[in-house]
Amino acid sequence: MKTKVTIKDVAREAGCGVATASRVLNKSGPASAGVRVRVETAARDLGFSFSAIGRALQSSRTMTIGCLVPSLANPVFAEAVQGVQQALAGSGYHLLITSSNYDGAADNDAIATLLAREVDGLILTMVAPEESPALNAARLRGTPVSLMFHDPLDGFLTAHVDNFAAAREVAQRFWALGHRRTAFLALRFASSDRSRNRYAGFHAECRARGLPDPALIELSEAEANTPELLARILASLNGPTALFASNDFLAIAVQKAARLLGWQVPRDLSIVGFDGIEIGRLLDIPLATIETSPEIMGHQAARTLLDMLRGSTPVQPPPLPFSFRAGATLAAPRAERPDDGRVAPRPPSVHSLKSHLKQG
Amino acid sequence: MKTKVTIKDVAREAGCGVATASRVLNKSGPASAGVRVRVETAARDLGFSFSAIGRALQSSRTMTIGCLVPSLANPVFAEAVQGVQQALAGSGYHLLITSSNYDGAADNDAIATLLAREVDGLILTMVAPEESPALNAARLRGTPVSLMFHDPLDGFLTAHVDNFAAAREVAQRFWALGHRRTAFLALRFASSDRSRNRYAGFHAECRARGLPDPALIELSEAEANTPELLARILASLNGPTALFASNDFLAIAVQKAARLLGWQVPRDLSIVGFDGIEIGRLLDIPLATIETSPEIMGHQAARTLLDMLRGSTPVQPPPLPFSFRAGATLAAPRAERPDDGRVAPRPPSVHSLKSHLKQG
DNA sequence: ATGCGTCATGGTAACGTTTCCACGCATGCT
DNA sequence: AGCATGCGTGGAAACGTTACCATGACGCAT
Repeated sequence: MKTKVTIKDVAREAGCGVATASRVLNKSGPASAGVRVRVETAARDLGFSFSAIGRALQSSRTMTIGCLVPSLANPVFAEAVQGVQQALAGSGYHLLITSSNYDGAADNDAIATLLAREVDGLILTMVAPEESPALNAARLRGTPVSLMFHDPLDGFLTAHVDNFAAAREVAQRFWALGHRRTAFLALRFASSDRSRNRYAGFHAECRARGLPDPALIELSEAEANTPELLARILASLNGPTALFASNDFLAIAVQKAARLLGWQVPRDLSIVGFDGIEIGRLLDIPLATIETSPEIMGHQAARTLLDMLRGSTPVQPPPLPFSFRAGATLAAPRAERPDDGRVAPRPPSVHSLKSHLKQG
Repeated sequence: MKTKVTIKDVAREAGCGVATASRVLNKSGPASAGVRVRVETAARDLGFSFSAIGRALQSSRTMTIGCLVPSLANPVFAEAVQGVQQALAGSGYHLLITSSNYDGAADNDAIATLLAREVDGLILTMVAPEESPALNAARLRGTPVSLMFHDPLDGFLTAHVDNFAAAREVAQRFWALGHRRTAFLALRFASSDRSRNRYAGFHAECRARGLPDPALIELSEAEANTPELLARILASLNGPTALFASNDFLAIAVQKAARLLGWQVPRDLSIVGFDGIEIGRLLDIPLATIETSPEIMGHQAARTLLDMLRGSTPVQPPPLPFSFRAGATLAAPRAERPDDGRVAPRPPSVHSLKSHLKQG
């Protein structure tokens, strides 16, 4: 079958007009029994299948949904996309996926490209949703948009968890256990409204409880993936007893770094993560974390979009639930001491750190 | 901008024919300076952008590549897709992604759908590449196909690591350390040629070294995610001293299970994984594993496909390198004992196991 | 028997783009 | 001056599909 077979070929083979063939194959109109079987056998014999392009051109619907996430290498987004796929399965819509690599300019371009492809809808997680011309173009064009992970924003619907409230809960739990000096650890703080909202909630609750402001640590990826660098940063802090990591990977990395410093988790440092990735459960010291379900988030975003595509005008759904997952990385601090009288554990010299690494 | 603006609108606004407008906007033919600026300003003013559909219909090229993976929730595949995206960036091609959820029928359907969308090429990781009618349809149609993860197969090019050889290396290392009783742990053994090839290599090397055949354990997902179930299975084995897990997640899960049984890793059981996921490095007991790069694999598959699309006929590239990553989960067995004289550790009763879980 | 409604059917326009071809005009050559 | 050449330009076909409309045939009621 060198050349592609069109509905015209089927019609010729069946000895009828293309309109009739189209009606038969789409079951969209009347047809006598005779011609029906002729068309159907012809289609089968020739191996005919519809051209989505021809269809799209005529109906101006592509049955394609554009999806933009910062990165698929981050399992949180990969799972969300998986949830989207699942919600879309059987709906006839397919997914055109792009990632921005956390680059604000790239995600604007990506949306423009998706619009040029005439996607019927968009599911987006962006770096800077507030200031994207292409996003506005989508609105003007009337293309339905559904957001994921973002907190609610002007005219858009979003599937999200309440990052602020979740972070407050962490601070509250730190406080209840007696922690006073805390830290917040983030990756790409600048390019993630999620991280910023988590910090805001954490900070607000610390204030509300009368705790000193948490130390804010922002890492590059290189630092996050190099435990000895991270250890050095950790050692330079003002001796926090509890650390809230903006995601579980960071929480795991910081544990490794603490171990390099000879600190025991949770005795010398309590750690709580965010996201609730599966592997956290399986660790030697199961990770305390805020458990969310990216998959359900993707699912909800997709269902909202499908509603719009069906013509209804859904309302902003409430935030998805999160839950605090207890874990062995969180405990009361070793002892209560006044802030200024505390003897900080002596940060190991670079030399001793290195020798520690060598044997590890 | 309620209605979409076409090249016809631009032409009318610029006072020229559509052919001229097309030539100007594509820089594909001659045009006088005057008309050129008129067309360009008109396009800008009207906010014109090409319709990918109209283009596709006329040129019979969609500039879209179809990609099928078993699941995006598995970071190995997510990273591979990331690699594909990276290789495609700037090429003008976009990615239409589908996942099969490890269902052989679903992946056949998925390919059929991608072909109906007239993708220009396919990048595939399938459950059963040997027996997919749709894959054959792609071949007949002349759509270029590039595989990922699969070992070389009849007429197709694939980006892969030599699973067989990698698994042999693991067996060899077990043997060199003095392990005699081994086990192989797999998820979805039936639906993954990768797992099967790894087992085959592991088995072959065991034979070659005169070791008894490894115990083969195949898990459901539920079992893999429930450490106590996994622990029970582990306890029922004939006391292996070394276990090769078909991927790193399993390797981490089995560690948890071993811990539930009171076994120490690596003293009572050595564990080696496969894939080399980043988190393995950060664990309390860093995971020994076969390190591969799914991202590079995706990158290579995409580059091979781009070569085909450019008209050249690339040859099968050699397998991508893997490397053994040393880790603290692998050591010599506690003591050498004749196979039959060994006192197996008593599997804990269900009751004691439960109580152990309660406090964890 | 005639008219009318119903049903099966096929022709054709339209969707947005590119490419082929033909036309007109200016220029340069013999 | 006549002719070839080249360039700028626009008309129209083609890609595959569906929707609209017209046509023809048939059955039924008057």
